[in-house]
Amino acid sequence: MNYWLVKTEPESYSLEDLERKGEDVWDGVRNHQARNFIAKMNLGDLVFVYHSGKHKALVGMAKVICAPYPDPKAEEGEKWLAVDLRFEKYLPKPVHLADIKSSDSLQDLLLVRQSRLSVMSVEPSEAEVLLKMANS
DNA sequence: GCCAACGTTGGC
DNA sequence: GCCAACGTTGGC
Repeated sequence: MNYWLVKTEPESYSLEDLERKGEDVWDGVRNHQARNFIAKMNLGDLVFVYHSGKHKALVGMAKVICAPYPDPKAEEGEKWLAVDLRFEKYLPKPVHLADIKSSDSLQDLLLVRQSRLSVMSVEPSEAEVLLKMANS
């Protein structure tokens, strides 16, 4: 099982929206690096959901519920990918970007290293730290 | 509002 | 193939 992290601007699509729908397609990713991460997603993988913009915090978890497939919104001939995610839960406590940045064990997290990336992998050790922060 | 980090486009 | 110009994302 792998961990991932997806970003969303809560004003346009929030974790609450995903909760309301139960499950939804995660599409519209138009970055090659992010696309390559989507390609590696597997059924049952867990996904941290991050609210960018004013919030700047991890707020919950979702689960990958299908294999990656061609983004239905992609232009003809463009090979972008989408997956379906199911709402899992809200984190007991949001994990704020500032706290992530000040944690020694999270300096390699792609969220910190590559601020513009919208879909990324999370190492198991990093996931463990994040979940610990969310529960403490 | 500014800026850093990227990505893309187009001229050469 | 290089690079300047420009656009976008997202933190500060």
